[in-house]
Amino acid sequence: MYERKIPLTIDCGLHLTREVLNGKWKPALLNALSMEVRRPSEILRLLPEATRRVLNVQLKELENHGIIEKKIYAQLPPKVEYFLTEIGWSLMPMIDAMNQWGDAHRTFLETVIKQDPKVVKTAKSACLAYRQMAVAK
Amino acid sequence: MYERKIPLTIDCGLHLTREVLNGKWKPALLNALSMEVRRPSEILRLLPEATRRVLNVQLKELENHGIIEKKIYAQLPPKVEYFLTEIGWSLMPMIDAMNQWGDAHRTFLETVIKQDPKVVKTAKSACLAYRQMAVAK
DNA sequence: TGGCATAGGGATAAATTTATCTCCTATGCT
DNA sequence: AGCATAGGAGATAAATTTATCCCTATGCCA
Repeated sequence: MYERKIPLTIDCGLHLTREVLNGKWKPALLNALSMEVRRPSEILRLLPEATRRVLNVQLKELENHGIIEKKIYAQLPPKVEYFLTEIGWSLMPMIDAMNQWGDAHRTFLETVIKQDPKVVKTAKSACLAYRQMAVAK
Repeated sequence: MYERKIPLTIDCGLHLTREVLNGKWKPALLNALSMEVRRPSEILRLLPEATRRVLNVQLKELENHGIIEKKIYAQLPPKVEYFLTEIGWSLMPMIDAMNQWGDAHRTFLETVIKQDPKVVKTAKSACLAYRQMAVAK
């Protein structure tokens, strides 16, 4: 396994939180779990741009950080479900806020992000599924 | 300049927000600016673990994303100040929430983070300055 | 004049994170 | 057999982010 060479900065709450949420798919994963999309295969369908591998890795990290719990059912075919822990749930207000903030400023943000010379192209399509689910409720 | 090879995922608000806040020092920078620590040299003193270079780079990105504004005073020695824009200010509730969440769960988080085999050592010391300033108000 | 403070930025190396590819378990269906 | 579903994980490559180093400029002070 890869071992960090630079000490992790965990001096202030900001850095602690950053460490927990740091991962391309982590906010999306938490969002999915909060909406009861909890089986790996379902999550993958929800986030088609992510590979199974990355999701596994990031789920594992969230689990190690005590944010989610994994339940393995002794069945065949195998069945696994992930659940937010109490601490995991306490993160949701932030996740929701991020979602809302991003949506509220979408037009502006898409414009400035696309002006960035490093960003040659952007991708859309994922997350839409759960957006629709959320709307449906 | 480095040019992205993988399209940026900007489909949902979560990813847009993630893109804006993505950077080791960005939350801390926004926090500093919100507390009126706005000159590069002051910010550097506040975040001694960051190098001048990284702060410049991340400040530039925040500026490009419309989150902060840079004011250059035509003086010698040079004087520069950064300010949160209106949109930048609208991010502060999230930054504050991250700060509070991390602090509220500090004991737990430090424990699980240190159990992570990739994390050999952690660093403390920075951010303390502005924590004290915040308390002072 | 050497050293410090102010501020900025290019080039490059190193660290870290993501992506890709391969292989594994087991059951059931055609 | 061959493919699908369900879930997992090692090895390695590629992409991206951070860290390091070095150089620019002006003015002040000992």
